[in-house]
Amino acid sequence: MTDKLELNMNAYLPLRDVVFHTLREAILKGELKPGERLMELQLASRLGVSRTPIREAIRMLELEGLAVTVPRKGAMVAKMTEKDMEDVLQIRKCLDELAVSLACDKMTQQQLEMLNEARKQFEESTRSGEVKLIAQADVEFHDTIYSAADNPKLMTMLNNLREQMYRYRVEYLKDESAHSGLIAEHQRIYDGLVNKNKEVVVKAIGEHIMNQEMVVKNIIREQE
Amino acid sequence: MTDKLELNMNAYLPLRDVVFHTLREAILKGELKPGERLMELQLASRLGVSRTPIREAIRMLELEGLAVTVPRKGAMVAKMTEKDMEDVLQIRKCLDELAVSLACDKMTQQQLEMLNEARKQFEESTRSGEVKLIAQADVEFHDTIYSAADNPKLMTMLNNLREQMYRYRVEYLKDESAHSGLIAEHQRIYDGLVNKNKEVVVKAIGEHIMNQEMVVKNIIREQE
DNA sequence: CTCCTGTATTTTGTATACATTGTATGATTA
DNA sequence: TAATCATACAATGTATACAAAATACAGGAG
Repeated sequence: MTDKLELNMNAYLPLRDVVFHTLREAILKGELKPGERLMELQLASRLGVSRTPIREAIRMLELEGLAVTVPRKGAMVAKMTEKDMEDVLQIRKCLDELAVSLACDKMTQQQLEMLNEARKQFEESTRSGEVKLIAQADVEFHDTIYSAADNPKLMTMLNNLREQMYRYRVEYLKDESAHSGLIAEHQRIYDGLVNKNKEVVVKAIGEHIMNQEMVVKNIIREQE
Repeated sequence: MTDKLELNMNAYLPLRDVVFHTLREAILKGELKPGERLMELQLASRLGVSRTPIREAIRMLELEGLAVTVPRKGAMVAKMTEKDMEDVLQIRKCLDELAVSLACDKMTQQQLEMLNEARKQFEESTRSGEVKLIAQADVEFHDTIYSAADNPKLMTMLNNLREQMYRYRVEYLKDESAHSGLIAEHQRIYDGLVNKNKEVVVKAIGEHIMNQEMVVKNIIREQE
């Protein structure tokens, strides 16, 4: 592991939060790999803080499912098996269907416009080829739907579930041949929401998730 | 608040975990009330430990949704509005339906027997009238279904969701007139699982949750 | 050579001291 | 009297010191 970690000290937040965000980013980007140990003293010296905020950040990562700790042995970056991924996606499919179904009832004209913007933005981003940008645009698209569902708890949970597969999804988005499929799926979801056709949107989002499952599971299988 | 908190020091666990469980219990039982401040020094002296494990336990409660902290102001027991409860139950209904549907496919003969035991146990417990016992039997019944679903992540999430309304559900279970309805619902769910009739079980569990919603929302409304 | 054991080292667990920020109180002034 | 500022106090944020457990490793017994 190269010494890439660095804190953004400008944020006016308790160090535990800064450390938490830093470590989370590092895990999601793959700088900290699954199974890698998270040693307090080492992290503390690398980040230039004491052990206290590190420990509290680890507690937070733990409950997000990104770290696993064994008492008196320490923490490590959570590993994810194919089965784990199946489990997560099963839940995500179910909750994403709920979210889109709620959004179908509640979405305002303004939110629909935002969604269309996000959709176009995503399409554009794929032309740039920058994975970071594509991922961001995708998050934007789904977040718009989530916030229209008007259930903050649901939004939090979905973001957390999405986060857990983010490490693998980055690989997925690198594959340019998948882009046109994603664009079409977004289009179908958007159209369904415009027409307030619940059946269509639920089906569309379900397939959207299941397609991801295929690809991400392949990536995991290759890694092992 | 009376000084009821006490640690179970026998458990061979880091203090943060003992403190976490203690505080969680206290919140769920209503000994620590929604909105009540969680002051580190005070809790530390009451529980006879230092601030460090208290702080880590609070971080854990926070991510379970049982506590809310504002930087530099401290933590308090999370409040729950009627809307929050609706949101939680919406999610729970969805995930419970998923769980029962999975269980329908995967449940073994042995698990069905365990479920029947739990069902009978619940019926018996209502005759005892002890709320604690009834709640325990109900948890047992649903946990059996959850574990049959064979998705640990789903089980964790459902337990967490159930936990969040536990404070209010205890009140619910005190109402003896509700017992016969619950028993009948459990019976329907059990029968549906025996016959592997997915449609029936999904419908039954959905109604089971929605009935709870009615009652629990009333309880919250009265409290305000 | 293998296995066990004792010791050194590393790492986590816990307590405590100090720093910083938030809050209440009361004096001062318009 | 009301508003504002200074100050004291209380709570959280952070660092560090010490304790206890886990781990690694070397040396000796079988």
